[in-house]
Amino acid sequence: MRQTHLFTKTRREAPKDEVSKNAQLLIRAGFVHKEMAGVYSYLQLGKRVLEKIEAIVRDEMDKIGGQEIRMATLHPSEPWKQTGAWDNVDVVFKIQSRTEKEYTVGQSEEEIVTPIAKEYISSYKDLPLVVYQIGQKYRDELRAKSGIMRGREFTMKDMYSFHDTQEDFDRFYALAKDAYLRVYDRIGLVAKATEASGGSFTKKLSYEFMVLTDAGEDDILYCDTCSYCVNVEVAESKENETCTRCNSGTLSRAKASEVGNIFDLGQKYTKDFDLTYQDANGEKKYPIMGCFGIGITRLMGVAVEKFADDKGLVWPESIAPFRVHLVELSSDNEEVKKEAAELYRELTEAGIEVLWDDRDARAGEKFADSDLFGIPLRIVVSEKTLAAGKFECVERASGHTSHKSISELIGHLTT
RNA sequence: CGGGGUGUCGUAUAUCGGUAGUACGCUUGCUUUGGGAGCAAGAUGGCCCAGUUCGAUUCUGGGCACCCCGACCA
Repeated sequence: MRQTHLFTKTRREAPKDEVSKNAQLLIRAGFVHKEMAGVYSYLQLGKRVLEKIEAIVRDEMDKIGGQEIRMATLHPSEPWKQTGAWDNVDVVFKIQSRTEKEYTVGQSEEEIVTPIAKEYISSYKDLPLVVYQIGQKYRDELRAKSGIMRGREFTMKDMYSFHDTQEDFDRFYALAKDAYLRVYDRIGLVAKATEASGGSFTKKLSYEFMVLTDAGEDDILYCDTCSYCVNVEVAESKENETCTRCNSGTLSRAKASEVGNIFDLGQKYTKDFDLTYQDANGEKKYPIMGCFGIGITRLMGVAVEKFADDKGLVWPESIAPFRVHLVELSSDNEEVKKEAAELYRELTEAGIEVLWDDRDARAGEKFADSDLFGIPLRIVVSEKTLAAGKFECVERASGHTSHKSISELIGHLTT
């Protein structure tokens, strides 16, 4: 994409009322636009990042047997009243129509998915069933904060599973946990599977996936030796104590951001909606349900918080809006322009996503913007590189600079 | 929801009870061109509603919005 065609511009300063690093940088770089407290629009660059994250999540969920669907976001109030959430969950938005009919907007979708599943599940042969969606969620938070990391509207992947036995649930739960860890790993984040409370409808523990960052809202204890990690809200141990799992490591306390969670919902919802199946003996039973969430927009925020530096955003390659930022310093030099156009064409034909800074602007401004965008590889085309016969390549994250010919570049980027 | 703070061109800021200024951005022209250029000419602003006052962006009250701390958070 040509940068002269790119919708949005960078700005030198962040709005003074944005304090969080993610909001400041994403707004300065033109990735997002704030609509109101806790609600952001995602512009071209931001949307590209979200789509990259979604693609990774989709891939991993499909691999463990998830089927993607898209549920309504405007919900009737009845199922929410049926489960008690209408009166007991205070983050549920309540909307009234002009005829005084009541609705809500989805903040989680058990109330929608369970009645849907009820229409199609009648036999143990229909189980297990795993469906998921990626979509907008709405929560009536009293206080939105931390930029895109805790909003009233956000994007979440929510997956729901239905099982005939606890064993089958446990089997899938373990699969899902591994899939989750792969998602974070592919984004370059280290997430700890953290024991936490199961929420208001179950006494069982759940796993929250926590990325260590001071921008997070949760406090966790983690072992420096094994993988044990626990949310302090349910922890029975304390900081500096010996880990109770491996009996050798020491527990440390840290701030973390929750980027996913997986719950055993038991039969809460299948009973609420009287969803039953017949087992092999013809007996009616309630399936066991699981709920598995990943915060897509929050993951984007956490990636900003973890990787950005004093010059701007830094995206891991797997979720970067573009792979290459092609910066031409043409100074009205037609040869340079031609060379940049040719390189753009070749890279694009090789399947590499390129943002081409074809603006008539000075080098300083172009480099500053390039740093701010955080695209992994910058390739400079100028009179200098033309004379040298090789392009200047700078890795955004490391600052490592090299000089490559077109064929070397394409070889490097396509292997 | 409790407490605190802030509302001035698109953004960041200054000043002032009496013509609202600066920087960046934007428009036009010329020059410049490897780390946010220079000159010249432009366009764009007082959150809303009351009150006080000859006169309010400024003072007072109310509202709204946003931010921070806390509480809350399937």
